[in-house]
Amino acid sequence: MPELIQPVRGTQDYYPEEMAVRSWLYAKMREVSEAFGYQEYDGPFLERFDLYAAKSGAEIVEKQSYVFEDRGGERITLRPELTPTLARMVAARQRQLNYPLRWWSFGPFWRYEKPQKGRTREFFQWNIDLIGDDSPEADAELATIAATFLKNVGFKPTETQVLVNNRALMQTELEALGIPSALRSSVFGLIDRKDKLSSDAWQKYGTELGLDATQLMGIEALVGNQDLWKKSESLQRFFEAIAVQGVGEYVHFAPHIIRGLDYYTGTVLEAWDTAGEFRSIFGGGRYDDLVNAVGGDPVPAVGFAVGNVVISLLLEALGHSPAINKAPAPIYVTLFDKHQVPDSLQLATELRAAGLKVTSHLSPDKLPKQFRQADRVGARLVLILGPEEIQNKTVSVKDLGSGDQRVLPRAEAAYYIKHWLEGKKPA
RNA sequence: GUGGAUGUAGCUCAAUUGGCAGAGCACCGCACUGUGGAUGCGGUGGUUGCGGGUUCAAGUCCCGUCAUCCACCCCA
Repeated sequence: MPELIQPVRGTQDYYPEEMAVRSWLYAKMREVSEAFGYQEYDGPFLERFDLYAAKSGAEIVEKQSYVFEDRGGERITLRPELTPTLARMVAARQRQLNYPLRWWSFGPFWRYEKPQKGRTREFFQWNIDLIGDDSPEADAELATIAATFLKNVGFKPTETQVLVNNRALMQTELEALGIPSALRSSVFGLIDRKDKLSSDAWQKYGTELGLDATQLMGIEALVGNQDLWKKSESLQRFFEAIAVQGVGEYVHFAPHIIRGLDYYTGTVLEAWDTAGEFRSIFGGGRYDDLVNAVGGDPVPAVGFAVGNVVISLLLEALGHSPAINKAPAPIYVTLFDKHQVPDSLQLATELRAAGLKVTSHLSPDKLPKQFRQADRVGARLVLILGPEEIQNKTVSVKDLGSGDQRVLPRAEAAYYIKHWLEGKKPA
């Protein structure tokens, strides 16, 4: 036997059980997106390297992207995120589009990282964006969508939360502390690490950035101030809109949320499991300068992205995994012996023509084996077409759940079986 | 990219100071030639991740390599 070829590191095989979860998530994403009037779109999986240069986080572009040269000598990148593509698409048709745009997408992305729990090199993301509206209500709509999604997949407010902050507010506060704007990006990094570093290490890091003790104390006070949002008119309106839309339990202000990507300009949001045992479930925010950065006129935009990996792990850990539909077909047609092949296939065909989902057993195995197979694939009704039934123009039907068995006239079998599946047993 | 842990049957795991590679589950068969799940009995299944070294003898010790996991980094 030849050696088994290993899958590419960091990729995931989706066996039917895993695929069922992915499809279920996709369906939930579609449901929530459409409930808020968003349209599905997609971009190419390959983009020019230049699209990401200086627009995404430096780490993502320089270290984590799959970059290669194609046969024509172009530097091509497997997309590590969707937002630059979205900005490019908007910029390309800027005058033809009706704003605000409400767009969503679900597809694969690639990042060359060290695989760990909740982090793969190939993963799927739901992206949803509202483009052309700079109001706090637009930010709140995205946060509401995020909260609705968490709710719809089964998470309770005690299990997962959407945490929100505003970079503009933080920037104003940092300026009030006398922190120069040149340090803004690195100070955001410092805030991001507040929970991750020990107090001493954090102080030391801050000092190295050039901050004095008063400024560090000021930042600490900021990050600990749960009422800070009240200073921002934008966040006041944001939380008002959140409350009205009934998702206040899920959405909370969190001054330490700042996000790593450079292109965020205002509201930023992340979702976490409240126990803090997993990576962030999703992240996003307002990026008003990005369309301009890829060559379009300035357009305000806000959006977020959800990866499929962490949320799948979390669903499983909290017992919210969807019941997977093992049986694509509730009807199982056995094959009595090789002489009945044409009759059995015809029976299955008739039932399918009547709109039923039917699996045909194709090899003349012993009936016990066929029943076991039917049971394993999760069929509800097993049909037997043997010499007796053919003689009498009937078909025997057994309900695997209850054990009931009836003999039905062949001509009306589809009619009775439909009713049987709906819970009404034939007399 | 840095540091650490672990790789034994399809799965979960055993195997004393180096001394015949095992169990449960799963799978297959029989009891039961027109009826699944339950029970009993039997059976298949392994180059111990891969490569090298030490040794009379390696799953066990040493080196390398690959993979997985964990903590950093970053992030979905």
